[in-house]
Amino acid sequence: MGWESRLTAASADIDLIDILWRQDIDLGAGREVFDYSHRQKEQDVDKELQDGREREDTWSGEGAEALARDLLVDGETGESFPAQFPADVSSIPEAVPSESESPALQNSLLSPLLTGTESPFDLEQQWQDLMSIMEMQAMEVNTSASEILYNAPPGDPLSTNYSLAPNTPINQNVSLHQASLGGCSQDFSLFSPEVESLPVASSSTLLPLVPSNSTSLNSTFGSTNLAGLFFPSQLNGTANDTSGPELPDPLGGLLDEAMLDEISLMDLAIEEGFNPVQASQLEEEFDSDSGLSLDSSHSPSSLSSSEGSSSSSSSSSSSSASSSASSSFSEEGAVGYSSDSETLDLEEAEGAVGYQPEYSKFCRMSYQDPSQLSCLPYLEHVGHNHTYNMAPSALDSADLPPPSTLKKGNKEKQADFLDKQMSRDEHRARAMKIPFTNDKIINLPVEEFNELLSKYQLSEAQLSLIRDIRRRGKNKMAAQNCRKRKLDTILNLERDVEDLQRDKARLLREKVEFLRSLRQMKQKVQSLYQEVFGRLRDEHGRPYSPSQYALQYAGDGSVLLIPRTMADQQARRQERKPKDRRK
DNA sequence: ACCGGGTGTCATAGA
DNA sequence: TGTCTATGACACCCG
Repeated sequence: MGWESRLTAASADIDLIDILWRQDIDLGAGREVFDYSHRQKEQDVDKELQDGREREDTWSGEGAEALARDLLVDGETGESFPAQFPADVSSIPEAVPSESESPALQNSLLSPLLTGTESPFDLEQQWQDLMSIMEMQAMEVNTSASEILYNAPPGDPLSTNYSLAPNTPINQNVSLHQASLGGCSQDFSLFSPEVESLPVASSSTLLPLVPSNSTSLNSTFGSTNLAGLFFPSQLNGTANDTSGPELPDPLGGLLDEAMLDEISLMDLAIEEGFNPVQASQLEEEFDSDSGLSLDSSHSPSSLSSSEGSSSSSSSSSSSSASSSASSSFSEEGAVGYSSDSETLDLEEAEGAVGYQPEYSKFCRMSYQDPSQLSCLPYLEHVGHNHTYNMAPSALDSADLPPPSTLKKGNKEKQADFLDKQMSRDEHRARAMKIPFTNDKIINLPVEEFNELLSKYQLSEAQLSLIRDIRRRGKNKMAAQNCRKRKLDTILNLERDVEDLQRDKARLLREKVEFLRSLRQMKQKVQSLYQEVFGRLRDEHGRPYSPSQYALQYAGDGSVLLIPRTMADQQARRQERKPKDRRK
């Protein structure tokens, strides 16, 4: 519904309007342009003018003056954009513990090792905790080893926590405190000299399975290198007997699959640009590991759920050559935009989104300055001609000046040119003999505007036109700003998507790193477990059967030898807890 | 002839 | 209440 058919016919200056209308007919404008209240006649007028009125198509731009004015007005063209690249991975090293751990983790709390749902980070921390606990307990042994060995206090958690084994073959509460280290003490200097020096006869007493101190630990293994610590060169024969391949892995819970149940390497395939083959290879690498099994069953679901939003719709094929990665990044709802160099770079760098804004979206021109359009070759077509109401005569005279016009003087040519540059409202204002510029009409503050109006004796039609010009002019700029904002919003959202995708890819990379270190740690823990277990001896000097006993890690960091049935029960209990929490 | 994008304009809501 | 601004909707133009 245009303004042409909207207005009622009630105006005072009929004559003036008619005159101006006739003038404007030459310009292609209907009567309504002169009086808002007369626009209802537009339909009739249109019928009358149908034959003669043509759309002018040569308004290649607004008035030069207006252009210059607009150029000054718009200060937003140089807007800033959010940073293209998110914080580098190196910027968050604290959150990414590697194998060479930060010292801050060394003294973190110890939690039971046999918990089922630790995050990789927790596991790493637990390992550090284990080491620190060993050192702490070693110091404790140095001072009160004899007390612990011979006079376990009634409240000792180590002796009470696991006193529920009445049927144990060994005679009392089975813990490592009660286990004899027997003949393994010579070459197993992990433990304190005091412990080593204990006679075998004391095997029935509590025996903390802890190193004497960090010094001895370090001296034993030569360095603090964890790899060296957890890959002892060789176990003695006895130890090998009991820690053979058939030894059950009580640390299975340590690396419980639940710990990894949210890990899907297919995420990587999607986010990192890994192709599916690479992803499956990596997944196999983890799955084939001795205990670290990625729950591959989660991969499909992960694909269909969490990743589906960002990868399922790859119909909008990216122009990038980054193959599956880029196509996986293609976002629905962001299709249909042609390639642009700016996004292309991003895309190549990160396998980024397929959403490529059209060139026009990168047009940072001032919406108040259409002249800038002509400065940008690729925006030439934007400079539309919207002089719908210009009369064909005006058009003709502008576009194809008759021979007589060519003979006009420069002044006339200039006048024609300026005439062409004038907007519709400017033509109307001129026709109505408005005594000030449209620029003033539109941009003056209200007070000054009213002041200006009061200075002149203006007819009702003139005042109406002036108000319309002001309203249209302001709304025109508002519409331009609105469209600009809309494009900016789209661009910002697009960049946000790219940033989030980069973040996601980075987090997945870190996840893989965690998995790698987790696997290594599990191997180390397993080796250590087997070594320790293999060196344990009962009161008769015989190794414990791995099918009947297992090492249990207490909450306070101590290590206990308990019957396997009890260990299994506890393991089940540990598994249940997280599930209950989820409910 | 049709389509997509740009632009001007109007109506309207909200500040 | 009047003014200004933002925005959806529409019409028109252009390529």
